[in-house]
Amino acid sequence: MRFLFIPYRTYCSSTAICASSQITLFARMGHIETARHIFDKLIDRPVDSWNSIVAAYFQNHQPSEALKLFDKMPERNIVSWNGLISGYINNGMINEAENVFYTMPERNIVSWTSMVRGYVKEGMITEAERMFWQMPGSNVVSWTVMLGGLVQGGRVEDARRLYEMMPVKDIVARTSMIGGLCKDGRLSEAREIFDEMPRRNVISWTTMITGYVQNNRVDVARKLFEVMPYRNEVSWTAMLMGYTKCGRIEEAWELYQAMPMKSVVASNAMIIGLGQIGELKRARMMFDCMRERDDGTWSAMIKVYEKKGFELEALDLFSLMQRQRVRPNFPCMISVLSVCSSLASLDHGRQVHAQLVRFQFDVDVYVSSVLITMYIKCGDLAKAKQVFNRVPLKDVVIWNSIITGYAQHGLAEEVLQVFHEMSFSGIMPDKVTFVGVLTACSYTGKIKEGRQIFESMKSKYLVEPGAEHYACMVDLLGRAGQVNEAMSLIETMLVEADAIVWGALLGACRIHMKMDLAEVAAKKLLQIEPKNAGPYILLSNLYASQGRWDDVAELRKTMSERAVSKSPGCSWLEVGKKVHMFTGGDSAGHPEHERIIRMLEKIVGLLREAGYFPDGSFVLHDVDEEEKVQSLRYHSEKLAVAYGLLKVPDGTPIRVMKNLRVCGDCHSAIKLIAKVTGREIILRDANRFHHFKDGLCSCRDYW
DNA sequence: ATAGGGTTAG
Repeated sequence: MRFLFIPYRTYCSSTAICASSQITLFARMGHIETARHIFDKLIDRPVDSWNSIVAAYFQNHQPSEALKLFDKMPERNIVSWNGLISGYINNGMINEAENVFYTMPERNIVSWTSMVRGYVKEGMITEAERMFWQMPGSNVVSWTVMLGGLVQGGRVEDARRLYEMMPVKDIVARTSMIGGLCKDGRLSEAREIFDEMPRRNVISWTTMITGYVQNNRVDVARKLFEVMPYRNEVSWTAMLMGYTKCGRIEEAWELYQAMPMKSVVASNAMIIGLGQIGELKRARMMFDCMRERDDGTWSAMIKVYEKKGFELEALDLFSLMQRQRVRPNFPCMISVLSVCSSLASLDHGRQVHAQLVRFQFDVDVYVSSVLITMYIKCGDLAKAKQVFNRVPLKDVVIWNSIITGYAQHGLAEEVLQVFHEMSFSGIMPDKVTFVGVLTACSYTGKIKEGRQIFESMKSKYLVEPGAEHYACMVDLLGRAGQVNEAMSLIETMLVEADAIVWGALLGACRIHMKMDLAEVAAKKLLQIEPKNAGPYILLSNLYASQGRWDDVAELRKTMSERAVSKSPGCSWLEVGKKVHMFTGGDSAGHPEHERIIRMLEKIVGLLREAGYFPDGSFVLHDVDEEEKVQSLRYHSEKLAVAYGLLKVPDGTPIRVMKNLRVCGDCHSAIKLIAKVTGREIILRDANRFHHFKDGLCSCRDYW
């Protein structure tokens, strides 16, 4: 700030050169006002100072202000015009740059090279090539820009050819080529260029190190890191990320401790690395200790919470972010949306959606598919369809999002209709599409359609059916009572049957009381997934129902030997942007515990009048014994529904989520609750959605 | 005063 006190009025034209560099300096620090102040105070304004101030505004991403000043310039040289081009390019305005290029009075090599660079930056490599070959002259820089473009466009072979043609190859060109070859896995070729380089700098060393890291040769990278003559922030960070990338977090941590200057990028990578190995506390500690954070820091921490299933923490951090007025970036939005999906937090989801629209992220295909999934998981199908309809160019992922979504809700007619629309629009369905379509068929008992589609997969769409498709078919046949046919289908499978296939068979046996096949399926499941409690409990209940108590005892013994434990059931719902969670069959932890219990008792009374009695006889469902003994009205889903009845305004559906499959008693109770209260209740369990209305459920009592 | 290479986040 001392610069402010320099008496500007004393500048003569020779010191005005000094003024230009000061303008540039302040602009680079982000002090555009100071830069402008210096400029305004100048008595004599040579063309250089005009060029500086225009560049300063471009650098601060104020192109319109820059243009205003450009228009006021008393005289312009070629540098002014080139500055305008590069200013536009750095602000992503390639069309404006193009316009200037074709209308400027004269062009030199810098103008041409800038244009090539501009096209490369926008990913328009063909345009860049056209421009490059039209250029009247060329030098190392222009060759190198073109080389970089080809590398960036993934055309490494073409880059290599261009590289060989180059009359002069300087350090930058060689480094660029090394990076390209490494990206393509051609390590030895890259290393050859590296070894032959007449001179090397930090960047060439770092590029080579990153190359080894990308190709999973961290230890070689480390050797290079040890012998390089000089290291900077970036080289330390690159090495550190080499370790985090392959999960060697403790080594990364050691390196981080040894870093002379800890960059934000390195800290962010460290947060992600710690998150990967489940060290959430340490990750958060890093986050809290950082003096300086960028948007990547926030998205890294939120992503860690999201990936590790700490949804509430993720949302907390997101709201902290907004309180501190940090603009959420793209990856951050995606993470928060996934959190909203798994929590089914419609209120938060809507908020993120609004921001996506505000920052114009919502036209992206990737974002749209995550958004669709989010609305589907929240049970808001209409909104999901709305987002779907707004996507201008629908790819297979977008179609799959909506198909899978409808399928999870058991809306077979809609699924089949969308499937036909998809085929009509010329998009080829893939594996995921067929899982969705077949699931829908099985949920609604459309045996004929399901069979037809399964057949057409191979013959018409050239998609080889995988285990997941067989699982759908087994489910489809099993539900219809054709359990033996389902078993024969499994026997004809070319791929190996996985847990999902056997699980589907077991589910069918449970409903249709097919003891012999149930035992086969359950035993297969125990082999594939020895830690999964579901099949043990099912099998044990099956034995019990036949009075085979020795087998029950034997099974319980293996269970405790293998340390199998059932994950505790929990349900949650969102009220007023807050997620309320109910676990362990008790609401004691909840501040409104008393009211919830009173509500439940009132409901149970009403249900009794309607002819309902708690039913503990769901032996064939995977409900644990202990859980059965407990008073059934305390199951977490009932608590959540009761809370919903208290808090969710009339006319709005009550949306409850559960981490396990819904229990049979709760299912029939909730059906009746929906009837006697006249409310619509949407329950998402581990498998699918249940829409309760007027005493009926959309799953038709089969789940 | 205008053009080029290396590190993070779905």
